[in-house]
Amino acid sequence: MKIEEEIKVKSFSSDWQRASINIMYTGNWLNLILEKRAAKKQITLQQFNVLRILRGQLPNPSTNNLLKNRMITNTPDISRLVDRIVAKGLVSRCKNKEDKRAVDLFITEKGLALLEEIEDDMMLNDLLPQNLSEQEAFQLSELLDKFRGSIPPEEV
Amino acid sequence: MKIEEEIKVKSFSSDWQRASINIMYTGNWLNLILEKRAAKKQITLQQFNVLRILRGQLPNPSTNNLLKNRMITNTPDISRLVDRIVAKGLVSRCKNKEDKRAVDLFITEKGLALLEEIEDDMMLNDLLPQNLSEQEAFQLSELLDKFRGSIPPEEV
DNA sequence: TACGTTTAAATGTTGTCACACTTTTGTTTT
DNA sequence: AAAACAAAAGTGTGACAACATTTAAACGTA
Repeated sequence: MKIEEEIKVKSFSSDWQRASINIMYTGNWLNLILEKRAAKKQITLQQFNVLRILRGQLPNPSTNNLLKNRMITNTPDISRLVDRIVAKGLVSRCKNKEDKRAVDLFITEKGLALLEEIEDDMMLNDLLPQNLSEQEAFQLSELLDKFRGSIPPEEV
Repeated sequence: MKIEEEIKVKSFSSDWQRASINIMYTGNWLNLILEKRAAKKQITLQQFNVLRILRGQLPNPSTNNLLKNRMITNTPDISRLVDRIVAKGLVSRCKNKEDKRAVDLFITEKGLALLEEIEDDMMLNDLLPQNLSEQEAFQLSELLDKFRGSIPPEEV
């Protein structure tokens, strides 16, 4: 379904406008689906993303700071986000020996098991290949990289 | 800058994965920029979007419901969102004569003036054409439409 | 060494979001 | 016309987000 129909707009002032709106709309569309799938296991999408990052770092620990740099969406409140997954027993937290300011984070067995269970569903492999060829997906990603250009988001 | 560098990922499990992550990342990137620009005039991006929709409906009124259907991002709490712009004097609200359930919304003179002031900045005309040709922007939008396919987000 | 600066994380506060539920009005069915 | 249903908006609540500030540790440098 075209973006014009989705949000009932007759026309856009330019193709750049159309693309911008479409990126935000589609990002939100993706978010809705993924939040819904994550909710089946009583976690949020952000919590899922944190778990994936933690697993990706194994056997090394991660820190709040590392998480911040790798999150897809900006998360200034990473401390309390981690609080919540620690409370669920999916992550363990202990002080770093070398840098006493930092905190080492590890995904627990429980966290790993949950990832295993949910991951297939979160990949959207049941959806995406229906709509887009892998070639087109590649091209889409290239265009998005180009869309952002080289401007760091803080400076705009 | 490639998405791999932005979030420090070595590789993705597929091009669909890469594209999905990139859409969310770029959506967030856009959001950050637009929120920042809207904040210069003490409004949020959602409030700006509401004002644009209201103006687009002129000379007709809008309703909460109409807004909900046209917002780029899901907004279940549209009532209170409108409360806030009404409180700022940017929108006026009065009961619909025909359907007593509905509420008619109009953008005020103050709202129109604010749109005028801020709109150029919000278009990102200073940014986007540097990075992407209009042709590419067109293509990007087409790919995003295709990415979502025909599945309504509630059913996924 | 001592000082100022930077960095990592935590916290306090305020506002907003998400979800479910309620109220009121309109529409449909029998 | 009455009952059942659907739709529009509003509300109560708890979780979460954003922003600024704070605390503690590390670093850099004179």
